[in-house]
This record gives sequence, structure tokens and C-alpha cells, in this order.
Amino acid sequence: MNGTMNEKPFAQTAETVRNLESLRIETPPVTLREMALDRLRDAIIAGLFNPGQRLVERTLCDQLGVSRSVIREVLRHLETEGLVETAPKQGPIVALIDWRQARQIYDVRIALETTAVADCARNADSRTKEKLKEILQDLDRNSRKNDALTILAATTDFYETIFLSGGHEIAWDIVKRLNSRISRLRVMTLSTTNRTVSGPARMREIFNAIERNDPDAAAAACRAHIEEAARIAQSLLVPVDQPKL
Amino acid sequence: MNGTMNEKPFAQTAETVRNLESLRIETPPVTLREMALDRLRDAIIAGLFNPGQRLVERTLCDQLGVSRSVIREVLRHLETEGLVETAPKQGPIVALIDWRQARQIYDVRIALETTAVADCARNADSRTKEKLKEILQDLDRNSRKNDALTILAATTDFYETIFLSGGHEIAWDIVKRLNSRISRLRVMTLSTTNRTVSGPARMREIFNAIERNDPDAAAAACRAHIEEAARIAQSLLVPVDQPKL
DNA sequence: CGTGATATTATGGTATACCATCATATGGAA
DNA sequence: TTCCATATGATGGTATACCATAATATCACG
Repeated sequence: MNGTMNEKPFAQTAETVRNLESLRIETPPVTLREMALDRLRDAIIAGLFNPGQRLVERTLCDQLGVSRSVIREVLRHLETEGLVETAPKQGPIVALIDWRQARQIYDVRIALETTAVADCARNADSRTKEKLKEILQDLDRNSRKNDALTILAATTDFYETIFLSGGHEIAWDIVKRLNSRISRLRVMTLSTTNRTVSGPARMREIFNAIERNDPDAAAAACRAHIEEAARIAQSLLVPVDQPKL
Repeated sequence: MNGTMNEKPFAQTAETVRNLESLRIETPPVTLREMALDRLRDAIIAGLFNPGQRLVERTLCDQLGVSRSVIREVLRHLETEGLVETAPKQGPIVALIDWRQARQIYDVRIALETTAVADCARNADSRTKEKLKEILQDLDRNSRKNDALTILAATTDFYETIFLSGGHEIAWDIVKRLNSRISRLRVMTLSTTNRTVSGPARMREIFNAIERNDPDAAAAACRAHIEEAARIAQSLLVPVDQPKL
């Protein structure tokens, strides 16, 4: 359990131990719960369920082929993530989001992403810059397709690289979780033709600022990137009388 | 469920509806799960369990007097909150925190709290300012006692008022959750005599900046407040060889 | 025809049962 | 005495059973 294991008859150098570590069969005790969690989360993010739709436990059992114990633990997890709400006297439903919440999420993203981007501009090494460059190049090549999901994936890669290069795993976790809550908005936002053009353009602005180690410019471009998305999201959410989405 | 209910024979004014709303009996279907969740979370935050300590499900069942179903759902919730980790081949343990994670948490707090504080300085109404003033006055009165928990509660009140006055519930949720993960650090940090003096002083700086509607100064004071706490936390975490806490 | 009471169903909350695995203990053989 | 093998217990993963409640349907009565 700890380092006080009885010594083997031959000397184990640190090198040896490291090699043995790499030999270790990554025991993936993939539990049903983990699989069900990923499945259900992906389904909600992909929009397979509509916001506000009830998630009846026994129905999910049939659909996922697992027992209620598993489903309930998964639902608790997704509830804590904010993807599922539990309506009183009704049970779990897919979380609803209104413009008020969405605006808050964009605000938190601005706070965290501008920080990460500026930090990256200050400290990024050449490997990081190279990786960002590649992501943008791939995006340019594929942007002809106007495929919202492709752009979304590239955008995620882009920001993940930025966050993780600076060792900001916790902030990235938070951003990821927030993004999952506005996944519909993100897809709809990207489907706007404006956006499929300007999004990558904004990201290139950010990259350029990072490449020339200009934290302030990078942060400004990042803020603009998110504010632009927020404006489109608002136009999608607010006009309707009942801002249900 | 929505606004399309069949009309009653007599006109229901908005006024009437509002009165009826206030009549509604707040049905608090306090489930065992919710109670167990609060109990266990408080216990972990209060340090009743040590970091890394195993949380054996059946033992918790006895201690809380509920079944494993309840305990397991609670553990899933706390796991998602980051208060509990699940060690492979071992089960749930109280989450460990090292300086690397703590530093990240302080960074996120800086990003979110400076934003909230600046926003508050821009927009705070007189009621908010009055409330903040009262919190600080209470704190001054009670600070003689040097009671870390009292200061902690007041600090929480202070920031909660700031976040919620600007309608930043989501950011506040995030900060609360992060703070619970460094609860031990916060208590230890406050126990430092330096801190019990300078903490309130920093908060007064923030308040003064808010009162005179100076967002930049408020943000700067807030950043200083957190950086100071982070420095103390670092001195507590880093020196030890195995940064276990 | 409707109105109210009762039966039925759906559904979430809770408890329990069963199983596989891993750690530990126990005991026997060399 | 040492070491290996089997037994035993602890523990998490999973499934199922049971219950209370709320919504719905059914039916009898006026």
C-alpha cells in the first residue's frame, strides 16, 4: 500500500521500477456504472433527450440494460454535474437552461479562459504553440464542410491544449462541465454561418497573440471570442417568449 | 405544467396568483439521501475524517443509519463534487489534496472572485453595501475571540453577498465547491495569527473599494486577499516531504 | 350526464440479497 | 522454521424486492 514493501533479493533500481510500471496492465475495472454514465451523459449532450424531458429510471434501465442501482448512481452524478435536475414529486429531468444561466456560464468561461489564455501566452513552449498551430490548420482544412461538430471538437482541443499546457486541470474540468450544460447552445451557435467563419478567425487571433507572447492581446481576443458566442446564444434564447431550451 | 391551464370561472389576476403561490405549502420531501449527503459532507469538511481515509460503505451505513443504496448515491454525489475519490481496488476515500491542486483552486478563485468583486463595485446598490458593512462590523466585534470558524463563516457571508448581489449564482456555486475541497487549508490558514488579523483587514479594503465604486481597486484587494491565503497554505503544504493533507 | 369514490398503475425512495475479488489468516508439508 | 495453498472475511458492484405516494382510470351513484 505504501513504500514499505519487503525488499526483493536483487536490487531494484528506480529505472527498473519505472519499466515495470510501464509494463503494468492497466486494469480497467470498467464498471457498468462508468459505462452507463458516459453513455447517458453523451446522449444528453448530443441532444438525444430534450431539456425538461423526464428521465424515468426504469425506462433508462431498459434502454441501457442495467439495474436501477446503476442508473440512480449515474443520475446522482449527472445531477451534481448540472446536466440533470430533480423535480420534486416528479423525479429526474434533463436540466433546463435559460438565458440568465447561460449568460452566467459565459461569464465564468470568460473569467477562466482569459486567465488560461493569458497564462499560455506568457509561458507556452514551442511544443504547445506547434500543437495549437496544427489544430488550427486542421480546422482550416475541414472548415469547408461547415460541420458544426467538427468545429466544436477542434475548439475543444484548442482550449484543452491551452489549459493543460499551463497545468490548469481543475479550471479545465470546470469549463468542460459548464460547456456540457450549454452544449445545445454551442451547436446552434456554431450552426450560424457567421459563426463557422468567425469562430476559427477568433481562435487564430488568440493563437497569434500566444505565438508572439502577448498575454493582454490573447485575453482580449479570447474575451471577444466568447462574447461573440454569447451574443448569438442570446439571440437564440431571449427572443422567444418562454425561453425554454 | 405550463401556462396553458384551462381558465377558472372567475378571473385570476396576477395578484391573486401571487398570493396563492405564497399559500403553497413548501413540501419538503426531505429524503434520507439529502440528509445523509449533508451530514457526510459536513463531516468531511469539518475534518471528522482524515484525507485518504477509507469510507467503507457498510460502516457508513451503521454510522448514518441508512442503507447502502443511500450511502452509495451520496458517495457518487460527493465524488462528483471532488470531496471523495474512489481508489481502484479499494473503494471510496476522502479526497487528498496536494499543493499543486490547491494552487489551482486558488487561481480559479482569483479569476472568479476578482470578477465578482469588480462587478459588485460597479453595480452594488445601497442595500448590498449596507449588508457588507454589517458583516464586517460583526466580524470586528467577534474577532477578539480569534475563532477561526467564526471568521470563516463571516468570510463566506461576505463573498456570498458579493456574488449573489450581482446574480452570479453559478460562479458562487463553483467557489463554494472549491472551498469545500480546501476546507482544511482554510481553517489552518485562518489559525495563523497573521491571518486572523490581515484577513478582515483585506476584506475591509475590498469593502472600501466597493463603497466608492472602484472596481479595479476592489479586484486588486481581492487578489491580494487570496494570494495571501495561498502563500500561507503553501507554507503549510509544501515544506513537508510528502505533501499529504 | 357528471361527480365523486375507489382501484390501478407508474414511479421514486429505501432496503436487502447475491456475487466476485482481494486481502488476510490458517494450517500443513518440506 | 519457512513457504505455499486453501479457507475465510471484508468489501465494492450489481440486481432485485418492497413500500408509499401521486397520477390516472374506472365505476357506481345521484
